[in-house]
Amino acid sequence: MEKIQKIKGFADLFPPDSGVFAFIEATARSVFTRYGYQELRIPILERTELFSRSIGEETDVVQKEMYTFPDRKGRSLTLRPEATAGVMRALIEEKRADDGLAKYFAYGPMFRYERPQKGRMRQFHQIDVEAVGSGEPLLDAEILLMLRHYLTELGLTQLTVELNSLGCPVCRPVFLDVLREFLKGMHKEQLCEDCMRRKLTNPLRVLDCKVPQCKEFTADAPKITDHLCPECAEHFAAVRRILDAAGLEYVLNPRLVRGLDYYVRTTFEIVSGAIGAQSSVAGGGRYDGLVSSLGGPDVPGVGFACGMERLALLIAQNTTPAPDFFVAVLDPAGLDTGLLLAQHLRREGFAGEAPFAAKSTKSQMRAAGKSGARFCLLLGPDELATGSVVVKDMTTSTQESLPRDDVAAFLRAHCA
RNA sequence: GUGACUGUAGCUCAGUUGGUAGAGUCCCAGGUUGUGGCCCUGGUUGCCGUGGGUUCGAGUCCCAUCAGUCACCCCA
Repeated sequence: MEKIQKIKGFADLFPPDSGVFAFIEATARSVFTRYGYQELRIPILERTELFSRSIGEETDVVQKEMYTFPDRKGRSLTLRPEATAGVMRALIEEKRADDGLAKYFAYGPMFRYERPQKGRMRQFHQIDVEAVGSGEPLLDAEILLMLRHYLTELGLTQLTVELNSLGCPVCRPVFLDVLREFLKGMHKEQLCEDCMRRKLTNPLRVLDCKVPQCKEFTADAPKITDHLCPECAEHFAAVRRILDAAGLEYVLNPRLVRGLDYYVRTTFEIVSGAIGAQSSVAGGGRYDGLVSSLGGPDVPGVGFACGMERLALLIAQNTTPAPDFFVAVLDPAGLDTGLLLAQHLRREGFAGEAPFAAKSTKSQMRAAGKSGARFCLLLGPDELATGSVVVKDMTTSTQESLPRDDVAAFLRAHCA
């Protein structure tokens, strides 16, 4: 029969990688709940319009990266390419968007039809954090501090925080005019094909272009942070003041532009130099107009997303914990007894295995050694006859014979 | 969507100027050992990604195709 293989850009996750993901999730829950965030679980499939309206019609994500298809009744559905839109939809739909300060985190798979490479899959996983209901710079600062706290708890310290402010509906259009004016005279010899289009549709993105030539010709382009309105300037200054006081180091990057249109004011990105070209492990910012643009109340919000695959690239492979025992059955007639002994010990809280086939003594002892188990429990003919078991300490090579009923107590006394 | 590189045992890879496949590891059995991680002996495992072509003969050359990797792009 012909083998069926997985879809390009989708992955099977075996140990120890699956353990790394479990660690990433467990740490997120542990840290975020300390800041008052609660878990929210939302659908993977949404109506396409949710994403085109929130992320932005002109973005690459919407234009060429979404898994969009009609359902059986012809409605256009899309596998979520990011989590924020769905969370906002849920908050609005369940009338929790203006319910004081709503703080939630969510994690799970996202889907983007891109060419796979290191740190970029078509199905990838994000941890998403959203706080809706406050426009105060204190919230921007707290969420960034929490993100740093989380990454530190994951053991990741060699990361750079990039920070910028994108202004608001008052000052950004003014800046965009200034920027358009600056870009107006640029020709095809100066900007790449994409940027020639962007300078009309989405001029901010020109600043973020990676093409060397574009960088060169936009080197002295106006900076948004020089054109913020007084309110935005004060907001940004306040955020920075708190971060400085908290000892959070960051670099200002006036060219940092998020790929999603809904961001305003504070935006940030966490970058690693150790995971290849897809260097951003987390990114986010403030999105004060988003909720109302999706038909909800006019409430401000801040959020970020972490790429779990990218975090996993940075986390040392955690070894699965060694089992407590390993049963070696030296007489084929003892296989049943071995299984029952293992089962008894598992109920008592210990981890370990018993064999399903009577292999040679040598290979069983070898397997016991390789499993890393602290104790090897030997069942030979004598032990089967007397209801006992030989307990061998694999670290000291000492052993003693015990009644099988006493093994649990013995392990409890010797295992930490 | 564009480009470069790769595709040989379960895993990591070698395979020289084209002559119908090899090592290590893993697994199994045995030896040594105080019933285990070291060491020694023996053994199993391959549509050489797939489909064409050149040739007396192709893992080795050519074309196509599929898959993977990295980069562009984009983003977490």
